[in-house]
Amino acid sequence: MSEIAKTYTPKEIEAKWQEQWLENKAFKAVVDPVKDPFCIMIPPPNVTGILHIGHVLNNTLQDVFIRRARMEGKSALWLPGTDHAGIATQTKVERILREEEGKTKYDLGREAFLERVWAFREENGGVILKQLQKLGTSCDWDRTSFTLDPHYAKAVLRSFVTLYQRGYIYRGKRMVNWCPKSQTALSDEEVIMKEQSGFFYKMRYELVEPVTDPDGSLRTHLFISTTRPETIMGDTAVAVNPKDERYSHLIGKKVYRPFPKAEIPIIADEAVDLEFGTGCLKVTPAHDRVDFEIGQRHNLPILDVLNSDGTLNELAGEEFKGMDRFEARKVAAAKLEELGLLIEKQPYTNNVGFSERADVAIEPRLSEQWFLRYPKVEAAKDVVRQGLIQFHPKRWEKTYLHWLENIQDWCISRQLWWGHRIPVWYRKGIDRSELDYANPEHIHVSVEGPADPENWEQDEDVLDTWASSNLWPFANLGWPDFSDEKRKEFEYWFPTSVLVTGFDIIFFWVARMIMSALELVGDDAESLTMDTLAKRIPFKHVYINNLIRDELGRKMSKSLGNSPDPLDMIDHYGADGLRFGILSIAPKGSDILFSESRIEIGRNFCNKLWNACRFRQMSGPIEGNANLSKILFRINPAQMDLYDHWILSRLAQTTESIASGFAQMELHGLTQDLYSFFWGDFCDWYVEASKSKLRNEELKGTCLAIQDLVIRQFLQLAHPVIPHITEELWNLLEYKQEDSAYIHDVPVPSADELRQTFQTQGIVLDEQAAVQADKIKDFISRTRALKAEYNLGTRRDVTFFCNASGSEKTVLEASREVVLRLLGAESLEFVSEAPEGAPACVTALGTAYLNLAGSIDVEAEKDRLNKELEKLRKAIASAQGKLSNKTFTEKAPAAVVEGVQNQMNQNLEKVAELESLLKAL
RNA sequence: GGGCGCUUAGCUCAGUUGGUUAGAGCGCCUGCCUUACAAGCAGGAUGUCACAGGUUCGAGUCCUGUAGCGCCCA
Repeated sequence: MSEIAKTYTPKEIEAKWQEQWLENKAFKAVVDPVKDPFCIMIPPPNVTGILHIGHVLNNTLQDVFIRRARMEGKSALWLPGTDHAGIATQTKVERILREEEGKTKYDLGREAFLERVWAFREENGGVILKQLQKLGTSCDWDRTSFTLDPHYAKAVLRSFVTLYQRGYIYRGKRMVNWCPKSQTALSDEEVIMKEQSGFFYKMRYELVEPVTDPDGSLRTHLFISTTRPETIMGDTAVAVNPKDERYSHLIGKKVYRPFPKAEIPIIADEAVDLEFGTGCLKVTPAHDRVDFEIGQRHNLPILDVLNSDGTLNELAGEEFKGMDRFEARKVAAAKLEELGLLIEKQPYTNNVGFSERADVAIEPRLSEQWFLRYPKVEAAKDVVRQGLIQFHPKRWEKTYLHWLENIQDWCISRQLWWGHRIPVWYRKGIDRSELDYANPEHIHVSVEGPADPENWEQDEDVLDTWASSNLWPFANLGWPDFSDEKRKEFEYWFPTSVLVTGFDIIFFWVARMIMSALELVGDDAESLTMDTLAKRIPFKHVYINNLIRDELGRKMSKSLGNSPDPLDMIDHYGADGLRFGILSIAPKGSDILFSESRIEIGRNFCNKLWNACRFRQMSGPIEGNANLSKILFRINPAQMDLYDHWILSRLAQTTESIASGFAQMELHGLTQDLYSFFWGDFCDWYVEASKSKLRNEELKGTCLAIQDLVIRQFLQLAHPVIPHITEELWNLLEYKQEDSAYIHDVPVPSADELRQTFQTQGIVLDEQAAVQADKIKDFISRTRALKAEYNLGTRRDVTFFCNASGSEKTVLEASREVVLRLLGAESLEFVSEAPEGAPACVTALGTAYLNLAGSIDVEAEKDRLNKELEKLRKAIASAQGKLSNKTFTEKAPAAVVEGVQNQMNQNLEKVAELESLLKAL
């Protein structure tokens, strides 16, 4: 037996176990028909990303689920992997290229550039997974997946081809979100709205021919407001609302666009908001979604004045050509002023779409792209409505369903190089604008590519990263080309058990995985029965974890510098401490306001656990711990006292509470259950109460066996949260069984199993004894408080008198030694008369008096007693109110009425006692 | 504009289907290095459960409205 060190040093312990787990492939998942399957697919982090605090929470939760599942006897697979993260990774490599070599990707060309990205990935790709290992995550690392792995890439192409063949994918020219920095289209979900302060410019557009207004005055111009004067050059009309009486006589007339000067029509369109600005809208079909639609309705010309990089082109006029859009905004405004057309410039705040990855304002841009009409939308709603897939907390189902109600086609092509290149080939020699998409002579779509590649050109674009990651749950289990072995695994672990992720990607990822799984897993079918759907869903539960913000409620971000490095935190608190800490502050509902000090609870708890086990080791030899029955065999039921019954019944309750938390997928109570049981019940009361028994050679064996039993069960319950320290203590206290390598190989007994096993050893939990133990706790707490009140908290030589009689006296007598020790008294004497002038407290086991005759502070004592009285009288008044109410006694359940009555009687007794104490003063 | 939430101790949060005197951690105050643990021990103070109605014998909990805050979508 090696000695438990005085200081708990997580660093060494954690490194040691992580190494062993890895080396021995401790988390290798195997198909085992005897066991229930349990499977989690990791939400793949960016391949070149680094670990942040959000990952810590997300992966701790997954690890807790997966480790618990193993200890519930399931065959658990946690499959790790990374995502190629198209834009993010490509942008990163481009930046390095620019900074280090002053080159662009075009200087290198597509192939050479991609080689660079692969090289970058080789060098940096494993980092985040290595970091995850430092957290103690129990993934099956041999199955590590990457979205550009050959098998995975094939799955992605197959999915494209299948969806194309089934008519869900089409080519279209549409307004898309254009990122001028990355120079690619983005989906709506990749655009985040940000509040921007800018200006609202009010300007004058001259009428080509003045008109007479209804009031008889001559009108020469219109006032128009805009936040984007740099798009004036793309205006092809001015629109007013047809219901707007101010302008109805102008419809059909013309105004001059100020520059480049041109006549444009005044049109009427419902889309114009009468209330907004002047009620006149300049229409720039090429640069605004609403304007584009207006343009379509009125056959307006589309004048695209922007280049793909966000600079203006020659259509904007010579003076603007090549100018950046934001510079052009200023110049255009200045020019308006010069021309005497600028009326007003007001500060203005509006929402502008930003590229999520590149963080620049996006441009609505007309562009030809590939779009996906989502398949199985209705089925995707049904599987959630019918409970085949459950969200936790449940309210996120509403968010999910709401999005599906308002779903728009998805732009899936990206003008990037890093990613899955779209498996579409165009016949050489045919102009792209002349292509007939229905003609196989013009266009070829397949996984393998055309048989005569020399006659074809492949589409230059790649797929949106999410269009590949939405296959994650089934592509990682062998879809679409199953080997025999993969087929077996797929049938065993699919649908996966739970997906743990953030609410911010319910649209990006969760919904898309559900739709694609329903469409692609299995044969094509228009409608599916619930039974079939149940086999196609990608996961049964979606556990939504919270977003982590800083103490001030701000998002964690690099630029704010408010994002702590998890590896530093592991250094300071240990991985177990960090895991416990972060779980304990993860609330049920909203975001987490993170501060490092809140993690301390985890480290402190581990330290407490460590020291309690150390104390156990110091208390006596460790022998016969190698399994539950051996421990039970060491217990002599006849020697069990109140505390033994109490702690074992608390152990069973805690076991039950934790199990039900897992069953309901509610983990917010988990750390609290662990904490309050081990620290509050076991350490503070049971171990303290044991100390006197441990001196008694006769009683010691049973007492230590019960400690061993409690610690063993506790280590198993806590292991999913704090795996390293529990594994270490499991070994140090010699709980390791011969037939198992690790603590996680030994199933954790349920509360019922515990009770049954107890019974086979003749141990029947006495709940009455547990109640008595609670009364003794009350007696000790109150007498301690009384001592502290008189500044005797640290004295251990005081004498107490107590008026207990009958069964109360018996209980105290039986526990005398423990009571004296715990309250720090030299003696406890039973009296029938109240000692004169002694301060007293009323406890669950009679009134206790502190032997302090003569030195009592009468006023302070009165205050104290009165305060207690006040509280009790209030409770009594409320109880009396209830009991005198006939409808209450008639309608409320008998147990409730009885409870109120009992409580009141007890309180009345206490009041009488307190009153007589006061009188005696 | 549409939707989803939140409001409980100084701070961060629990509070299961309505039921006995509303809890925890941190922070604060007092006293302790009591031979497992100062990352600790003992004790203490602090709440009109946002506000107003309603349902009910009974509301922190259910319903309606109001106010404030947050998020998502347009």
